[in-house]
Amino acid sequence: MTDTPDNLRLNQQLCFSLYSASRALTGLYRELLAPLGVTYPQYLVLLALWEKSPLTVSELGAQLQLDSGTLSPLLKRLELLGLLSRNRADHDERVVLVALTERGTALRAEAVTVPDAITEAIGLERAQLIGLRDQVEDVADRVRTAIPTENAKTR
Amino acid sequence: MTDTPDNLRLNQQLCFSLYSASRALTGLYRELLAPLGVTYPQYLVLLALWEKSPLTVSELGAQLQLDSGTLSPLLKRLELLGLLSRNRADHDERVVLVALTERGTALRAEAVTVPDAITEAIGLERAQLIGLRDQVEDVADRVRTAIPTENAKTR
DNA sequence: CGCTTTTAAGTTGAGCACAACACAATCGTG
DNA sequence: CACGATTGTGTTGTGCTCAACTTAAAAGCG
Repeated sequence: MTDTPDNLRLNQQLCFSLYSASRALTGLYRELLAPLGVTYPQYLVLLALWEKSPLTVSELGAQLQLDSGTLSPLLKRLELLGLLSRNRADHDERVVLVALTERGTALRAEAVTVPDAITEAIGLERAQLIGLRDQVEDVADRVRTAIPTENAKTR
Repeated sequence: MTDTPDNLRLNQQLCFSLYSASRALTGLYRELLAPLGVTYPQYLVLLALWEKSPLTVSELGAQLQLDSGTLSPLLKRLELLGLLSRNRADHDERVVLVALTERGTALRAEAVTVPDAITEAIGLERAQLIGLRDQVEDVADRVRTAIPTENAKTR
C-alpha cells in the first residue's frame, strides 16, 4: 500500500505501453490483412470460426470479449463480404448461428502467411513468448476483476 | 526461422492478449475517469500537458503516437470542456499551441487518486512492472519498425 | 524574388468499442 | 397456464483510430 510516486509512474507507463503496443499491432495486421480485405477484429472472428463453425454471437463475444454492440455490425460486414452466414437457430429463435460460407472457409488458405509475418515482426523466442503472454493475460484478468460495473452484475 | 505451428499460435495469443489487455485497461480508466468527465486518450493528453504546458499538436502526436486525424477532434472536445486552449503560434502560423486553462490545471488535483487505483488493480511488484513495461515496449518498437508503409516514407 | 516542395493541422469517411436502450423469445414460478 | 424476469441480439449515440485528402503557411532553391 505504500506506493512510491515512482511506482505510480511505472504503472502509467505500463498502461500506455499496452495501449500503444496494441495499436501498433493492429497497424501491422492492417497491412497484412489488406490483401484479404478484412480488419483485425474481423480476422479474430474468422480465426474462431476456422476452429469451429457455427458459433453463436454470444460464443464469439465470450471468446473475443466483445459485446453485441460491436459484433452485430462487424458480423453484418463479414456477411456482406460473403465470408459467413447468420441464421436464427431452430431450437431458440433468439440465438443467431454464425457459420463460415465456402468462401470464408477458403480464405483460410490466403491467411496462412499472416502468422509467420507476425512472428517475424515480434521476433521473440518461444520461452519469452509464453512468459510475456502469461504476464499480459494476468494483468488483463486482474484489471477485469477490478472493474466495478463488471462485479456489480451478480452473476 | 523454423517456426513450429505452436509458435505461430503463441504469437497470435500474445497479440490477442495485448489487444484484450488494452481494452480492459481502457475500461478501468473509463470508470476511474468518469468523475472527471474525460476519456483515457483525453487523460493522456492532460498528463502530457501537466508535465509541460504549452505543447504543439505535433509534439502531442509524437508522445502519444497519434496523428492529427485523431488529435484534432479530441483536442476540440477538451477545449469545449474548458480544460485547454488552442492558439496559432506567432512565429509560425501553421503551429497550434495547446495550453492548459486554469480549469485544466486544477483538474490535476482530482486525478491524483487515479494512479493509485490503477496500481492496485494491476498489483505487480516494482521489478515485474519494469520488466513487463520494457518487454511490451520492445514488442511495440519491433512491430512499428516492421510496418511497411512507415518504412516507405523516406523521411 | 518567384515557384516548387514540404510541413502543420484539419476534414472526411470507414470501422471499432462501448454504454444505454429496445425488443422479442424463452424461462421460471406461482 | 399466465405473467414477470431473464436472455440473446440488435440499434443508437458518442468517442477513438487511421487512411486519404485538403488547405494554408513556411522553407528551399534556381
